[in-house]
Amino acid sequence: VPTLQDVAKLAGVSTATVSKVLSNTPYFSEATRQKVMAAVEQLDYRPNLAARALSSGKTHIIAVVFPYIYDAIFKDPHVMALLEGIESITTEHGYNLLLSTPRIQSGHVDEGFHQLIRSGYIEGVIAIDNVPEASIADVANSARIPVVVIGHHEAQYQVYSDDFLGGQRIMQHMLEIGHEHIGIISVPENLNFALHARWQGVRHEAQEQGLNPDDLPIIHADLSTKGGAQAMQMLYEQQPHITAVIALNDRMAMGAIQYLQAKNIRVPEDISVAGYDNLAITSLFTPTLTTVDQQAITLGEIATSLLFDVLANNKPSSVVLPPELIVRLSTCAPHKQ
Amino acid sequence: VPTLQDVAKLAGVSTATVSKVLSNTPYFSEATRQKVMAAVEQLDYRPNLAARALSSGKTHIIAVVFPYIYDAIFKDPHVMALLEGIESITTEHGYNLLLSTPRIQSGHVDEGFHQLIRSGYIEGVIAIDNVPEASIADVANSARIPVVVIGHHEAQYQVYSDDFLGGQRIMQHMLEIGHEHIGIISVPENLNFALHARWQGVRHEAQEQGLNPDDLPIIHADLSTKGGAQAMQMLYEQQPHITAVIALNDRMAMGAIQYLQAKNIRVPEDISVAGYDNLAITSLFTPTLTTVDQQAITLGEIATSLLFDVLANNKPSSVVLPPELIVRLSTCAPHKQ
DNA sequence: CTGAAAGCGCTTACAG
DNA sequence: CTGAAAGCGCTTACAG
Repeated sequence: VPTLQDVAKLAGVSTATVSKVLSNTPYFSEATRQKVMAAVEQLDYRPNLAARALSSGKTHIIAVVFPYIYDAIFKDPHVMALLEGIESITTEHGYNLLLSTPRIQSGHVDEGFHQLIRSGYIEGVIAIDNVPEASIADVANSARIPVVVIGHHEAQYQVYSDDFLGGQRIMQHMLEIGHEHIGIISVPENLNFALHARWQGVRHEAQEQGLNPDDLPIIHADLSTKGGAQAMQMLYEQQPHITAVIALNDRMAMGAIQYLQAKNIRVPEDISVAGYDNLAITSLFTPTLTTVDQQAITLGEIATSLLFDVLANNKPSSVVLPPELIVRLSTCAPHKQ
Repeated sequence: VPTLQDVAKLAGVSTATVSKVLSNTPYFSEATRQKVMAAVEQLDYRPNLAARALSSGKTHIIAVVFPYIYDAIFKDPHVMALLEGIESITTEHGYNLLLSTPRIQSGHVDEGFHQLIRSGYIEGVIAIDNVPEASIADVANSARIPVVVIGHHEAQYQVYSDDFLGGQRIMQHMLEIGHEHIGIISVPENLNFALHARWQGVRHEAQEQGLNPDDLPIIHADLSTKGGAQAMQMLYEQQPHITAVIALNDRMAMGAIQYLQAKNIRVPEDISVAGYDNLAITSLFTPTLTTVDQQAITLGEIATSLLFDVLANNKPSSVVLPPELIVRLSTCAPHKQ
């Protein structure tokens, strides 16, 4: 593998000159530039980024960090949509993407992640930070590495969808079409800021409409489809009179519907079910799912653009995106009995 | 950020000694080891991997490479399942994962990828190589970086599922339950080795059963759900008498079913549809999908284990995994008319 | 407009 | 069992 030295030798100039020509420093004679470029071409030279990183601090690597709680992130299409947005902007800037999914145990981010963040490899971090238990951003900050948070964990630079508003919207929809007995499927308190905000939005809307939010039955699951099915079973056994269910993510909603259908309870005729996220599959699902779109790809893109802004020594503003209610076929007015 | 030097100074030894203690070289007095470790502890020292990479060549970074053809990889649950397997083994070894999705144009892998592979960052590569047009493995080989291929592109070390056999199995299933008019949804020839192998398996089985494989109607789509729906429309318009469809991946199969259902054509009563991949969603889909499981997570795990074997200077054998037919509710015997 | 030299933070023969 | 010194491939003031 050819090095800068080889190029310098072949071009008959110093390594300093080659380095500067390659980094587009101005004020070079056209002749020198040509010689250097010809040598680069001839040797098929490509810079050693590890060496460049060591001397300049510019590594050209961005880390995307998804804390691993109890739900394999690769099974979550919402996370993949964020990743799609992040990848596209990163590639656009000619940067590389390092994927890190640190385990979090009793409030601590695992040692491997600390190593990575101090490794000298990482120029900036995109942290999916919705876990109250531990903050990825804090680890990055302590190593003085620029970080943009996607989620509700407070940080200097952050991007998120207004989950509180989304919660209001979906509750509003259920109330508007006439439901009075609405069950909720969520995750345990303090597990995820985004779902907690949705839940607060649901409660707020209930109160606005003159209901007591504390009367809303709620069952905790684990974000997964299977968890949604189990939660639906408990909810139905405890509250057989409910006519609607709001699951705070789509996967739990689909699990809930699957359970109901297996019990020959019709959705939406007997029980309406809504989700949250607007995953691509929700429009293929039977029935198509009423949900809330939070523009995951855009979220990823904006966060990444913000990070590059920060790397360019700007101080961009944080961004909050408005969610959008998507009404499909899994919700309808309750039967009058 | 503390460096090796700081540790050496604090411990009162040379940097060479610190380096060797940290890399577990044997033959050190317990006293020295203790002093060094105490200093490491006290300074909260973590090695700079970029520097280590430069001097030792060990970067602790594995690149996972998914060529980007016309289908966003993050939308493909099969790819995510591979990634899940790859991530778990990589993390187990204390390595980091760099994600690269090079664009391929007219037979050439994009320049960014060449840069990356020569960057000095990459210790080994897992290449999802099913694209005849261009080989990721070739780029890695030319830079003398160890590579394991997941897919059918020929390479020294490779792992794949026996797609030919899978194609046979699914065709065998359709024939066994009595179908005589079977349509195929695939992708254009020379786009994907895996789908091509499945198609060859389907043809082989047809021939075995005394049919002329050239009589099988086939429509080309683009791997996506939407593409599957469009292909189904064309197939149905051209061949209204078909009673079964084999789509060569699950997403196209789900799109096909969605189209049929929208046209009030019942699946499987009017037309049976089978897919390939056994994505997690296929068991939530209505009807649940008959498909072929290719153990994507395991494929990812095995490939990564193989790569670590190669990095340890072993010469492991390539692996072919057997596919498994999964019969669910989207296929049944044709109606007698 | 160009180059000599130091330095980024490690590892690795080589000596002792 | 331990250390001095060279070197990995770049960039960056500093001089000229």
